Amino acid sequence: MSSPVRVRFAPSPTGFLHVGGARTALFNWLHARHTGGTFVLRIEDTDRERHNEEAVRAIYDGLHWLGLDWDEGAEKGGDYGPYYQSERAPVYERYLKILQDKDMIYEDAGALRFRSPRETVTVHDEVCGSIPFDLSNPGTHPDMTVRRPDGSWIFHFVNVVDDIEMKITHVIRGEDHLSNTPKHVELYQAFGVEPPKFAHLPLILNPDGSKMSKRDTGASVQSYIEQGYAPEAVRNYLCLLGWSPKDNREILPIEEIINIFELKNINRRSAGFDLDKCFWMNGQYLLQMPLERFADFSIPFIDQAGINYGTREALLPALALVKEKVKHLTDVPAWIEFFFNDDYAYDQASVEKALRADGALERLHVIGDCLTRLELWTAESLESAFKALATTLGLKTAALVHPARVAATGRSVGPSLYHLLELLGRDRVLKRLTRTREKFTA
RNA sequence: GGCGCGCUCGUCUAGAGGCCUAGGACACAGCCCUCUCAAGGCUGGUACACGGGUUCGAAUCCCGUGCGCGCUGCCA
Repeated sequence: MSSPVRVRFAPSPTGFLHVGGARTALFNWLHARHTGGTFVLRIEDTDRERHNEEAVRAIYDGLHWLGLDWDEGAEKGGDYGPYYQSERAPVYERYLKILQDKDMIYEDAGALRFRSPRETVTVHDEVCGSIPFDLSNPGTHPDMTVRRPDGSWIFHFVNVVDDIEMKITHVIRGEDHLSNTPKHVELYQAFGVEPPKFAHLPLILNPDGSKMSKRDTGASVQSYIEQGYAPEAVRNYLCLLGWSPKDNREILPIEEIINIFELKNINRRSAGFDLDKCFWMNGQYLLQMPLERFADFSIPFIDQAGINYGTREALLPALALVKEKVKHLTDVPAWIEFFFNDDYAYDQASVEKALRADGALERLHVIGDCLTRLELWTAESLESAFKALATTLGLKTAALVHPARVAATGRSVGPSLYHLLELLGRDRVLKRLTRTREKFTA
């Protein structure tokens, strides 16, 4: 019988949430949810950086957006707080005392160092296997500093102390910590505590193989929020970076991933971040998303673009027509604008192509006559009308559809013409045909 | 430099000795569908880093080389 799983995400507040950090948080969360364990959020705001509310906020916001809820920790509370390292000085003092009493700490130029036992330490990693590290040579493995002369604490020390105090059972973190882990194990042993299980995650790289840093495109979770990604799409994509269900499935509901997620199935090789694929996945999610949810996501972007659509009820039909076109939520306003603005702009290239062609404007006139007499104003009847008219005139349907589309929307691309005309309504369509003809006849 | 980890199509990956003339997905190209753009369907391309072993047989095991990354800090 092993004790209940307790995992943690322990970011330091740098002002934004990095996708690498988000992936680390995600894998911790998945392991917690898969095992029914507890996911803890601890803020590692040590050293001179004072507790910065804004920087911490960026972490909360990113995690909330991705749906990675934590059970315990910063902003939430719990039995093992405080969850900000800046508030845990007494704990660190207490643990320092333990080592001092064992004569394992000495002073060096004002700083405090941990005296390494100088043994071979084997790290047992759920992902990488068992790796022995020979720490016997002080030249290559100097005694680690645990506290600076100014009294501030070093990461390795506080990290281990907190994990002990918070009863963390699995340390799941980036592979950049693998080489630090034997040092951490020495500390656990010095405290007489059984080390937790470790799982080191492969790093996330740029497409060119370089390390992903702040400035790189797509590095910040915030950028996905701003560009109109669906959180579940980004989360799904992140799951596939270093983990796979191994059965060729890629788009999986998160419940299913929680179900089959195993630390053992995590890869060891670092993964290049493929923005194209993330983009594609977002389109897939938007395509399959229920209309109401799509509307919830879209409305902020529509509002931001200043489109006056009236009521949500009026907006929904337009969104329904356009949903399958959208790859980024930021594109929604451009797709639907013509529905709500009679003074829509004409795309120059589209005008040249569809309206400047021989006879195009005359055809607009004929179409107008035809639509005036149309009995039923539905997509189906519109379609038959266009096709019948084309046959009568000895034209391809496209020769009527293209000018009509540009006249009614100002653009040459968009959703199904017949459905769009239906939604616009006869009066507005006829006015638009006339307006367009007059505008370009001069 | 030392130590550690890794190396399958451009990218993410499947593959745990024979099922692999290496499968899927993204991207790319072509075709089909079609009122446009997408979506969808079909088709295509020069992927097991290299060299030695072990074995009847290796992408899969072992050793070396190379390359990449990480750690080596009074950064986290």
